[in-house]
Amino acid sequence: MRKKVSIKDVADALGVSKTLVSFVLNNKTEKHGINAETRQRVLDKIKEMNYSPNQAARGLRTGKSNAVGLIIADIANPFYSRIARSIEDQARKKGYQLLICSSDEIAEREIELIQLLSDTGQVEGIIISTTQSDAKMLGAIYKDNFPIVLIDRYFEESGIPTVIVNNEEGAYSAVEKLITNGMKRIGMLTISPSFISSVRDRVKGYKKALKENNMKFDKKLLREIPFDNLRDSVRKEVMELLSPPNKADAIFLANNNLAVAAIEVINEMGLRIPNDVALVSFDDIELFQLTQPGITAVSQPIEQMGKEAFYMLERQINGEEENKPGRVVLETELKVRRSCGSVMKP
Amino acid sequence: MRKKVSIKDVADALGVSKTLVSFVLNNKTEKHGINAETRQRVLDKIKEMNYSPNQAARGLRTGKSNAVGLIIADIANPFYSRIARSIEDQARKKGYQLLICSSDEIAEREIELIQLLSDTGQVEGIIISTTQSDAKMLGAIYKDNFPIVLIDRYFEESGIPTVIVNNEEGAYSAVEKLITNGMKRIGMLTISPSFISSVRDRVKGYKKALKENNMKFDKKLLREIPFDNLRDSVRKEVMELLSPPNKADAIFLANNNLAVAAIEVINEMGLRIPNDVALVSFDDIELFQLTQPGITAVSQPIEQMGKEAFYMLERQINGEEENKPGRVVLETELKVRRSCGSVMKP
DNA sequence: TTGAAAGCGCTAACAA
DNA sequence: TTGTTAGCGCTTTCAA
Repeated sequence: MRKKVSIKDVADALGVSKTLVSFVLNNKTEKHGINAETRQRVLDKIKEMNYSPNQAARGLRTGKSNAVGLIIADIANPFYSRIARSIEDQARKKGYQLLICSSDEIAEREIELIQLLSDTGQVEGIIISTTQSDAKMLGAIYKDNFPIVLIDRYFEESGIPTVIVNNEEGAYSAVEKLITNGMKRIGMLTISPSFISSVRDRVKGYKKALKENNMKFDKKLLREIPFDNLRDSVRKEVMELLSPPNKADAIFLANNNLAVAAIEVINEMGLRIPNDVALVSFDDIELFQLTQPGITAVSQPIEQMGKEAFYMLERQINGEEENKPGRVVLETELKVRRSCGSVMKP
Repeated sequence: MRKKVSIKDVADALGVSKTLVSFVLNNKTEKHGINAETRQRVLDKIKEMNYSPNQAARGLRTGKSNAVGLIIADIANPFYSRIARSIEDQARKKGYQLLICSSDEIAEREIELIQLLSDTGQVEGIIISTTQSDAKMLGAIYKDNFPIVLIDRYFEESGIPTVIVNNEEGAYSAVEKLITNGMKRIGMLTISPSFISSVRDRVKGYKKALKENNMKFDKKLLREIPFDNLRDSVRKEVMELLSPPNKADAIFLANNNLAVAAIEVINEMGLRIPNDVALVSFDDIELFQLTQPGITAVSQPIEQMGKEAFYMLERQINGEEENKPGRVVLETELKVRRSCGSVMKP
């Protein structure tokens, strides 16, 4: 194998002790009153010998891995990959590595991943968009003082620090837009499992918008799509929604995956958006500004979510508990494009 | 902090030695002729005490981190996030963690990342879509026996194991399609820095297609877009390409980023695809089947690229050098959609 | 102002 | 068939 210069090699080459080199390495020279000149000699030698400290050894000794974990459904999903990028930037800035793991929304796999990361000491904390149905597991780990931050999805009473957006409000604004634009039968595609808080809140917002506009909620217009058979299921449900007796004139999609699949079906059916069916989706992915017509979508402040989440995690790692971060709720923004029809519609 | 049960705790609880527990942990019981019954007792206790081995300690002792690195331009780019997902799956299957780092195509940052990962022993090998202009740096590391696999981009003479697609052929087929469909003035948007092999080969394919169809190469029709100012630059160049005196009737885009930006401009200009301008892009992202019209694109076998790359890395890590993998070139597939016009065009 | 030495948790050679 | 022990590379207490 390759390079193997250790702290001892540097110390020997210099005729000093490992301690001294270590002090220099960790900026502890001031504290110990080391000569600036000595310090420089060490620094030079380190560079000359191209030494860098072994992470495993350092981690073993200090109990810190300088890494944090991110567990999401799928790194190939643009929503999560953008979240990941944002967290990666924050983490690197603070000298942390990021370990990204995809759970595919499988609860047991997620548990395995959490244990893999936490029990082995591979990471000092985890940011997770969880697919657990309740707070039991994560709550226990958190109580046990392992740093955790929930992102995108939360549990009501867990006390685990959380970053989410105002999903209900976002959904509400989306559906209200459709109503304003004259839509009368607004369907919604949501995703199961239905205990996922973000999705649940989007359904709430949908219902609230209907109610406040004196439109009665027709449960035949609300369809739940299983995560693991998304495409086929969307095809079936969209077709049903658009045909008699349902005859929806608009559909609100609970996330980008659903929207992508729905657009596909609608295209295939030869229907026009928004004339035959108006569309609004949650998650504003790049695609939505490029389709013709553009897709109206609820945009989430992804950058900021990642930033807040990492900050919350960092506080826990550093034991700054007094100033407890609690739950951060960020606002969404409705990006209006042509897919939602227009007020001019007859 | 939390849980701290070590191998010693398990051994003490059982009244056996750490060695025994370690053997069980590492499936070395057979080799040492440990009683099946003893083995089971240890296993039970491990589960009971909820013990899992500390990675840092294990890593320090064995010199293996059980992690590999992936360095790409940007994890938020769908092409790379899909590659990452594919590699993640392979890695996990083999018990490896994946550390993903984004370089933003900045050569110096890439070097820092490589050193960060390799010098500190954080990873046992690196898969990289490099932005280096030459093989110097990576070649040296590889020669030094640090496992490296190049993905998507290669160096001619470096000898570093590589997974790429046949970019020239892919580009050739794309441009030829445009020619078959009657396009006369085919522009191309490519990306700088131009030493990136994949992009360079796509330009080659473009030129080859023109040549073989007796169309002369007009260098005014080939535009180079800087990575760091992509959007504005694409706007400018597309506009120029489509206006007199260039009057391109088709554009070949060297990657998905360029295509996305180009479509945006074309939409804004109020032009229709393919009537006013036909389009073909490299990289088949989901978006391209959803736009109206769909965008014809050169599809890369992303799954397979990830698989091959990890396999190559694994062989190096395991020191299986004799059976040297060399360079794997995978074939692309042209996904024909409406954006490239049709043979029926006058 | 610097150094000696212990020990983090684990594996593996060697002993028994 | 199981145990003793050394030591991976580092940080840090204590001593000088």
